[in-house]
Amino acid sequence: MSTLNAQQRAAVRHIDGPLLVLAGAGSGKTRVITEKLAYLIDACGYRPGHLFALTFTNKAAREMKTRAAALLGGKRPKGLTVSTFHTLGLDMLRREHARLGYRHNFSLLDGHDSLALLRELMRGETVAGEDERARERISRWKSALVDSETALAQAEDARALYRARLYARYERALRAYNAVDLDDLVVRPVRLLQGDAEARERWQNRVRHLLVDEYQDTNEAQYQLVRLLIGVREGLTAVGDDDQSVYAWRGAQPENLAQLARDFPRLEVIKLEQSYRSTGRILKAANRLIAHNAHVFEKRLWSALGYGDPIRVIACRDGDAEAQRVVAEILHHRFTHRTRLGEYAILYRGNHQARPFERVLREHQIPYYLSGGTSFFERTEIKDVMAYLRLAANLDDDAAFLRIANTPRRELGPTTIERLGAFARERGTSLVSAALEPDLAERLGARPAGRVRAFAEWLVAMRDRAARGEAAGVARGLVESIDYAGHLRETSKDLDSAERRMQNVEDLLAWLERLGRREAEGDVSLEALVAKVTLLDVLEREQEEAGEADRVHLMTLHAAKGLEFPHVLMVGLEESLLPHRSSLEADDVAEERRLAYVGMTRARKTLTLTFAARRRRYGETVECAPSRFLAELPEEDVVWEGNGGAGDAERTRERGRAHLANLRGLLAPGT
DNA sequence: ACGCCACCTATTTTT
DNA sequence: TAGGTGGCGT
Repeated sequence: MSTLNAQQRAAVRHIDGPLLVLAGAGSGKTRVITEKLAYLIDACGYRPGHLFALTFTNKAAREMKTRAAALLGGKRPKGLTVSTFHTLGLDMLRREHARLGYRHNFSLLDGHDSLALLRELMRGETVAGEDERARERISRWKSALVDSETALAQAEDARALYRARLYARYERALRAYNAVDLDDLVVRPVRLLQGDAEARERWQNRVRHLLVDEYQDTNEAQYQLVRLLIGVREGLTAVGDDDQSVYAWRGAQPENLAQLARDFPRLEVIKLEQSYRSTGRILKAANRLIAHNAHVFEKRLWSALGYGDPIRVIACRDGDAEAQRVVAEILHHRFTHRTRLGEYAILYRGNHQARPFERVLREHQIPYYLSGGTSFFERTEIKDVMAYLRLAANLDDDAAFLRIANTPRRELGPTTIERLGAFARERGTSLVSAALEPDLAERLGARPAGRVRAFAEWLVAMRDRAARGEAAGVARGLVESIDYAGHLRETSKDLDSAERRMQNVEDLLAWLERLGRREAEGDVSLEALVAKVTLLDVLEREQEEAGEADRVHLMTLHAAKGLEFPHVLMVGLEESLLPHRSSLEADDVAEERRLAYVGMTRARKTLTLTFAARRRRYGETVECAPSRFLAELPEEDVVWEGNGGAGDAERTRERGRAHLANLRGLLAPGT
């Protein structure tokens, strides 16, 4: 506590009323939350079981848990809840499933599962790309607490009407499967607390103080959950930064920050403006940039770390030259400063921008870490095994059944499944139940019916074994009895990839076993494990390992949020890339500016910004104008450079300056 | 059931 | 341009 600054200390000590902490980039917000947890327990006598801290990522939750435990003398405080919104929602759902009309063994569908379900519902009528957009729309409806009836009533055009109808069917299907999706993990608890006074009172009595991290990223449902949990006690510490709100496109409502002041008249606001991360110059430039956005709360970051190096802006001929230059810069800087590769990050707007950098890094045999690849749980083999486990936990999980009915092949082709589906709809049962109906053969024919029944009976046996046995062991037995390894050997191109994929399955099983052992305090049922794993991403472990490894980091600006690097290279600072074209069309670049702000404030010591004069896009070469954000930086702190070498570079630089002068004119006040 | 071809799309994606 | 996907033919 003694090492906290005055504002941090005030935020920690403010305990008897709602508090909003406006925490700038690198201002020690995680410290405030963890110190406050410790303070509430040690100095104020709160029972750990009455304290809740919510984050958005498992990684943040883990870090917070570890740091809080360290402050409390190393022992993990018993009963303290530090989790993501979704994990808390899952816990609530597990305890309260009956009141919400779910059976105890409900399934949890991740984003891919719900997309697959929607595709199933849309079968035949699918317009290219509509499935994905419909899923996003439905997800945003749900996270805004708009139910399907309301969506239907509000639909203004044919497309909205179509999606609203799909939404209604989707919700019905989830109910029929006894399944919830990721949005439900927040929405259902909200509905419970809204509609059930007894449950509300019980939860509000448990939640004496609630701390919320990255508050600017909460959506409507999450905000309502927060309100319902804290009740009239109003024990809330919300920590956030409106300038780092970059998820509005996903339903996050940065206005939730300002909304707090309206909903809680007693609200206290504390600003953390001292950055312990970046140099003064980087903060000055970032402040200057973000000043171009409208603000409800004024905030000015400062630093005691010295003024630091100038910010470099490098004009490049094209995308390839940009990649080569950036890599050359890293190599040169590392050589002259004796740094590690892990200290450098290349940040960009869109994932596709990583390509040229990957290529050049590979050419130079420089190890790099690329964020944003296929996650562990998106791999086919993992999805397959997970589907089996979900089915063993919940035989009514039709989505899981459809996925693996014929994987490995057991002669249950589309026709058979189609007929089984029609039969199940008619009977109003799940697919597995339908498969066990006595008169199945009349509908499917004797042979297919026999095969379907045999599989269903095998599933029932698995379910019974899972209910009896220890979950992780059951999982291993299951994988062996379907000879999944054999299936992989048959379907993979070469033995090498078959082995790699089987290793992934092995990793999953080992992970389950470890999870099963760790959950000493109770629920080791298969459905509990499966749900936990759905929320968990093993990729996060890979990411952490990558963080340890000495590699150049490549990631999107979004993925970089919350991280920091000694040396940051932001690339592609061009109109229509950053700010992105769609934001220009919508005439709303504020979020893009925040994105640039997030990128800049990741840097501790040096910041380099690059742009290309032309770029290949969709097969043709297009001219690019430097980003307006470059024109918004303090001129005296920025050093402009060309691509080096040829006279062409000088022209590029001149053109860049001309563009910027032009932009400055356009952006000047009063125009 | 698998493989190939033609066609479509192209921003970000904590859970 | 390139990658992913849906449809169709073998």
